[in-house]
Amino acid sequence: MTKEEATLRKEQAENTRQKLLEAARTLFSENGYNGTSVRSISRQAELADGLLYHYFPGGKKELFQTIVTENFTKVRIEASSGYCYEHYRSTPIEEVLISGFNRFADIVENNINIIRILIKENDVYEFISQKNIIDLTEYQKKVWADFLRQRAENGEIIQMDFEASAAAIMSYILNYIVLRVMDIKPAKSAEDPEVKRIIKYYTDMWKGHSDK
Amino acid sequence: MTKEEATLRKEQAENTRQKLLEAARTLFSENGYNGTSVRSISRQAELADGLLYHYFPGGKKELFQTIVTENFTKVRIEASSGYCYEHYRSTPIEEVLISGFNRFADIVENNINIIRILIKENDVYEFISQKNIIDLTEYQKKVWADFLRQRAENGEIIQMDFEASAAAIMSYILNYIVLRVMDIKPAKSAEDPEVKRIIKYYTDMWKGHSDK
Amino acid sequence: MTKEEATLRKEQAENTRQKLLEAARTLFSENGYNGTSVRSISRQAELADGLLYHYFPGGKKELFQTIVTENFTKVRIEASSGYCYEHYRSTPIEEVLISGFNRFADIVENNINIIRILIKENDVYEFISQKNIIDLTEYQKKVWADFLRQRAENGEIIQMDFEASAAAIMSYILNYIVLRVMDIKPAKSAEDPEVKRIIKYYTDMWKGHSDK
Amino acid sequence: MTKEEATLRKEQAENTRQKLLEAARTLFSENGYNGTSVRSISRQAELADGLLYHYFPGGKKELFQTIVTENFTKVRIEASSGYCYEHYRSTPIEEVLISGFNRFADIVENNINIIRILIKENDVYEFISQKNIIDLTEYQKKVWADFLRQRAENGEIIQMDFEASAAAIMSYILNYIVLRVMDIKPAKSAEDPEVKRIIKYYTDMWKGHSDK
DNA sequence: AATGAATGAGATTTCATTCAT
DNA sequence: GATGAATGAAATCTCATTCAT
Repeated sequence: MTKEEATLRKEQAENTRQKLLEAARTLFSENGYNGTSVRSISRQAELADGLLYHYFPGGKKELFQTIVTENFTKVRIEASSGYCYEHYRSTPIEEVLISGFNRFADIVENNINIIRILIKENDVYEFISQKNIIDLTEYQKKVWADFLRQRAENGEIIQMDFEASAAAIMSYILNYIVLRVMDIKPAKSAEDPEVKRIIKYYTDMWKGHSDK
Repeated sequence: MTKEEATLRKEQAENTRQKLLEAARTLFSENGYNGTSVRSISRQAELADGLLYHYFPGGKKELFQTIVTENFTKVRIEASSGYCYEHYRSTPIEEVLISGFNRFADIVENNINIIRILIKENDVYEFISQKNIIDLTEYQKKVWADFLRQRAENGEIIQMDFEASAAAIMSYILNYIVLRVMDIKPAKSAEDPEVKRIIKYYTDMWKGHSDK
Repeated sequence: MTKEEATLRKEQAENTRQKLLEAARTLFSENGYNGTSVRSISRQAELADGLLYHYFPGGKKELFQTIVTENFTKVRIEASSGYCYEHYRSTPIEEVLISGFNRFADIVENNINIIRILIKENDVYEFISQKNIIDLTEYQKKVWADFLRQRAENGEIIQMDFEASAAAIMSYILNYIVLRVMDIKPAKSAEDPEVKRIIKYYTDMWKGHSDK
Repeated sequence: MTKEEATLRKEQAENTRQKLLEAARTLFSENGYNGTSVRSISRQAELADGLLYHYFPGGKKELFQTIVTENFTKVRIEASSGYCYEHYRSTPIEEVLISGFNRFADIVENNINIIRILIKENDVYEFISQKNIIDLTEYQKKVWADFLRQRAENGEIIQMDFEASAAAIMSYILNYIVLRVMDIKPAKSAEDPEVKRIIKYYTDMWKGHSDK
């Protein structure tokens, strides 16, 4: 076997593995872990039944674990990086909030399956600690608080309890996530009047427009 | 059979039915619908296997439906009644918020099982429409908005977007519910510094303390 | 349900359990533990597949364990009791040997399945210790040695190493058992010329007929 | 390909084949034919899964057959040759027995795996007839009987039923084999007091020490 | 010769449900 | 009303074997 052939085979194997992971992620998200049979995963991935155990010797559970840990890491990286408020120094606060919300909404839509799993499945805690999840939100809160503090120093908004403000923003975002996960509300962007209204509500307050 | 015997029987039957409902509610909440076997329910209720089908001829599904509909109605009633802001006309706004939060926290703790089921199980929508769930939160929002508007008329707080304020409050409460459901945070009361801080944050803003 | 009905049901249940045990014992003996599928057991017992797990929640393994422990106990009791050389004080030694061999041969034929399992399956040692098996043969040796010593005191045979004599007898019996288990030799009784010849060989020696 | 390369290849091929045979023999002996998976053999031999079918196109069964027939032949040759009582004409009978037992014990230890397979697996009879096994022991009996007859002619021991004597010796040896196979007794040599005692018991009798 | 991905039949086990008692 | 034995479909998982590379 030549070196290239070996590489090709490895690629195909990785491809098959990904097919299984993707099929499983979709089905776990739709029907839950216990509501998803391994046969349905194999059928969805258009693969033979036994192959799952070739790639995931621990079976359904290992497949689940792999999905949870790999995707959680991915979400954490997406959520924690690629954003620097420094780049937006001259942008009005409203617009930063809008682009921030849109960024979150995009991450949610791109990862809705794993987020649904994280929220709905008890067993995820066997693989990622609750602390990991808390840290993720606390980090976001801190970033928002720092941002607001900076703007207050610039005089754009008033002095206030920045941590509480950040918690308020995160509350709204988390709420949006949960309603998306429960399919109660459709995907929305910061263009939506409702979102705009909330952003305006907060920025008005922060600017001290007490006599709206 | 005498009349008393008949009454006794009926009581016993109702008792058995409740045992099943309670066992099932606990287990569905802990392990999900698909993660809960009919046998485990019978075991938990300390009843014979077949008895479930006597009380719920439709089997596991009917048992689930009964739990969902009966308990959702209960939660809806608890959440929508027994509270009238009129009684608190002379109470400072902070205290109303505190007692309002405590009331919600109590409802959550008393009904955590069914709330967890409502959030985590897709199948509940076969029995209660999403509209029912939305209405529940929209109603609460409206009550809060009305309350704030009233206080603004009294001059206690400034004029503002009351619906947005109510949405902010509800965001915080829903967030608390989700974190409870996910067992990420322990039960908390309005006595907690964190809750007090948030309440102070909002009321300060609403009072126009723009120079905090 | 009346008391009698309850008894009847219990009897039927016990009957079903025995059907499973018997079918499994036969099949384990014929094809080994790993060569016997649970489906084949259910089919042999003419019962539904799932029923095995009603009676033996631990599945195939528990069924095997039950067979091993219950039948080993039975064999041990059969082998260790019901025989008292005192009753044969006036019987010639040859005849005692003959009846002794026949008694063993009967026990072997009646329990050939479990004996085959004990010899062929490694896993039996998870359930009965090797010491139990050794004790069984050592006890038999002791009984034979005591018997021979008694006969020597009566002058029927000469003084000798009675333990070695007993070991020689047990060797012959164990050999017979192994050849039966391996289906190399058919069942035989002490009436067989070969057996008679061996018995005569030993008794002649023990009587000091050194000039045969 | 040069001639040397071809030779090297052949050697490697033979080496790989032997790895498979050895791994399989060990595993079949430990876990039985049905308890040994083809994968576990490949793992143990540190070879790729499919390779087994290159060397043994008939798969697991052919591998088993090869092990059984090749090794049985080896055992038969070892047991039947390399020993000539003529060489020991002047050796006391006790010492001949001792060296004879040791020789058997060595053969047993060197071939314990295949002996265990022969005794425990029914399927061996598809490849070697029971007659082959019987012949092996009958031949040994005959050798022992001839040896004893010779010694009787020399006057070292008395006249007796030499076939029965030989059967007694073989009984003891077969017993030892079975207890080894069942891992009930550790390997032992003729130096062990127990073995010496038995040998003394028989030789004493054969010498007509009737008044021991 | 060698690799290990792929296959699908079959093994063990679980489970909701039925029903005779 | 109550019991738990019985059923069989379906779920999870194992395994010998094939085959493209």
